[in-house]
Amino acid sequence: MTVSKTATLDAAKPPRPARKDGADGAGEGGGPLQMGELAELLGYSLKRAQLKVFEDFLRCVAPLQLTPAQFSVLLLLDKNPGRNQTEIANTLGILRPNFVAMLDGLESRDLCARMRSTNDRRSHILVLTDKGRAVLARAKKLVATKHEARLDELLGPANRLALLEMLAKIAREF
Amino acid sequence: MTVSKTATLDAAKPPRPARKDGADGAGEGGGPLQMGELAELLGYSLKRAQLKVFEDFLRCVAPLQLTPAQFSVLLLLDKNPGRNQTEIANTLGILRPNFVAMLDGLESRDLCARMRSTNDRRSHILVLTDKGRAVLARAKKLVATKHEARLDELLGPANRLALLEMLAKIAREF
DNA sequence: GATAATTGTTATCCACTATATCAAATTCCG
DNA sequence: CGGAATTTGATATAGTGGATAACAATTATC
Repeated sequence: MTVSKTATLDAAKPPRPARKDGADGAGEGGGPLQMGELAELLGYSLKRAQLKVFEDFLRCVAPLQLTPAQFSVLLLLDKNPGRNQTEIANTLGILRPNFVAMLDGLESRDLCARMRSTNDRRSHILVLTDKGRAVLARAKKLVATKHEARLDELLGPANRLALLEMLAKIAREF
Repeated sequence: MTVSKTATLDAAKPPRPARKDGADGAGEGGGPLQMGELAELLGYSLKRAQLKVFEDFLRCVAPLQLTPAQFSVLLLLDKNPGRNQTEIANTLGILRPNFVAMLDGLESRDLCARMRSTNDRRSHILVLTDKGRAVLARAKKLVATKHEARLDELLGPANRLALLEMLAKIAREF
């Protein structure tokens, strides 16, 4: 059913440049579409902006192979030593079942470790490894000098701070 | 293996109130965790705020059973009649394959319809049905009077506008 | 008229999210 | 003390969103 008929031939065929129409992204009806009330919908711009920011984060921190979620875990572990999985996961809004695989990934890369607590032998105390601290330090530098710096450049420091505070307020009180 | 042993008994057991410790969400180490640099990470607050806003959107528009994505499609169809699937999907950042099932859902609820174009018999011209227009009108009212109004109340109209413009700028230029 | 591109579609695949359930360990409370 | 309930980490599983490859029908290109 999934017989690759063209796949073996595609490499031998240099595709054509583009289409005749020089205008990009437009159909028969005319130019770009009207966004209408979408432009005033906060949630819409919020979502599009979030995707862009995460995309840039991944680019900037690509040499360390860290996702935003992984970076946030390393940050929390560094600032909150001696906590268990439930506490870290809850703080980040990650469900405990989903946090297991995430920790497996970080632990398999020797960025953090689970240690059985002596007080409560159910829980795992999470700690950063030396490598984890080193990676975190490098990641922080990349984020600050490339990622956040680019946002500063786009918005200006004052606006960036105002934006941050409003977003934090929404996340906290909405 | 997945024999439900406790499920049949759970209903008969009224669970206890809570735990002994009155302080909520804290572990052995102390109170709430330190957020550290996370508080200054724009992407982090952006993501948390986006989740909150979408959550509230779903609540406000729940009687109409519309997701933010579905609402955005209805809005675009209303403002841009005579466009095909590729144009609508591209404008919303939805990949064409994923847009098919989405349209199936809207069409099965008689909110929109696909019409074969006479010019190009490959493409489907998308149109809102009467019911689709009615639902959209009610949705717009709910969004304005409940959802956006609540954001206005939290931030103030001026701040809300400033926030919107910064997010739009990020989505556009970042 | 042959070749390439476009449109809608299907089939997958991956990441993320959500719920139910479990065993081990701990707490609660009579 | 001792049984019932809770907590913790874990597994399985399902749902959703996003992404790529491939395909048939149609249209554009040269």
